[in-house]
Amino acid sequence: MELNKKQLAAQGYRLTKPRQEIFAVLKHKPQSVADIFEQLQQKKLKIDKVTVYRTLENFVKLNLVAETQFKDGISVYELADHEHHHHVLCENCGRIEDICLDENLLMKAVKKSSSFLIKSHRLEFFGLCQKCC
Amino acid sequence: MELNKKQLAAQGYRLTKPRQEIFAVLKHKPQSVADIFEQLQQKKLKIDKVTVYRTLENFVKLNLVAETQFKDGISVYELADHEHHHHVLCENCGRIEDICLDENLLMKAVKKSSSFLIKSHRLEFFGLCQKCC
DNA sequence: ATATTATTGCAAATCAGTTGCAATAAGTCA
DNA sequence: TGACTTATTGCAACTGATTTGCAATAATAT
Repeated sequence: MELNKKQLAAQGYRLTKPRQEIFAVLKHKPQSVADIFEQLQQKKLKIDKVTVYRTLENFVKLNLVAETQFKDGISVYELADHEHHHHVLCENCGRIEDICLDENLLMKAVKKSSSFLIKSHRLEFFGLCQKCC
Repeated sequence: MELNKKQLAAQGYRLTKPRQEIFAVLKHKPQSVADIFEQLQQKKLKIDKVTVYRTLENFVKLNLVAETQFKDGISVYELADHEHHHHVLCENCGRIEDICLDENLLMKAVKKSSSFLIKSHRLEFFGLCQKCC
């Protein structure tokens, strides 16, 4: 997936250097703001952390990026080019694995037993990756 | 469930006024630190917010209280007198409903499709409660 | 090229949560 | 009970993540 001018312009956004760079960094893997910022610095790019926050906020609004919160309350961002899926987080090294599940049965069960109108859910797994086992 | 001296003493903890009050507040419903602190103030109790944090940390260690993180990264605490269960959070008013699910199938599926050693998981639902529908 | 306005970077503010430390109070034992 | 030991509390100051205000900058439209 590429970040292109039309796509942004359609919603009144502009295609800028920081946006392109942040998008590029996200291509590698899901990352936190701190991770992204660090990568930008390693690339010798002088992009402010505030810009990273604002850019991610916009990307999420545009459905270009998905935000996930893990245990410690820190958000991890990833390109929204996959289907709906979940994550397994390594409690030791922080590695993240994507995981796809059929949740139909689960969702049916929930809708049956809850009095709420369910609109979304979050499901994350925690454990140890192969290297850290 | 009551907070009692023996239970605490067994682990080297003491039964104090703040602990009793915080425990009492938690009896009503699951709440965040801010909620709990506000309730204590309404009761005209001069208990510091730091004490709330520390007390909850201890209660969690003692398995008296369970901590859950919702979307915004703010923890909600509730008495751990239930079995393992999940929550449905009203996106409008913040009301929380408990929900029990059979996750065996789900867990089996995950263990099969992931290379990680799964140790725990988090599953929360979001939607609208009856009043807010 | 110029005008318009979204975007950026900086500094300062905010907000949740943590830490150090001296004062206080709970439990213990004579 | 009263003195002793040590957990606990409250305050103040600190941290780390995120947000906000604003002037300078840069992307698009004319």
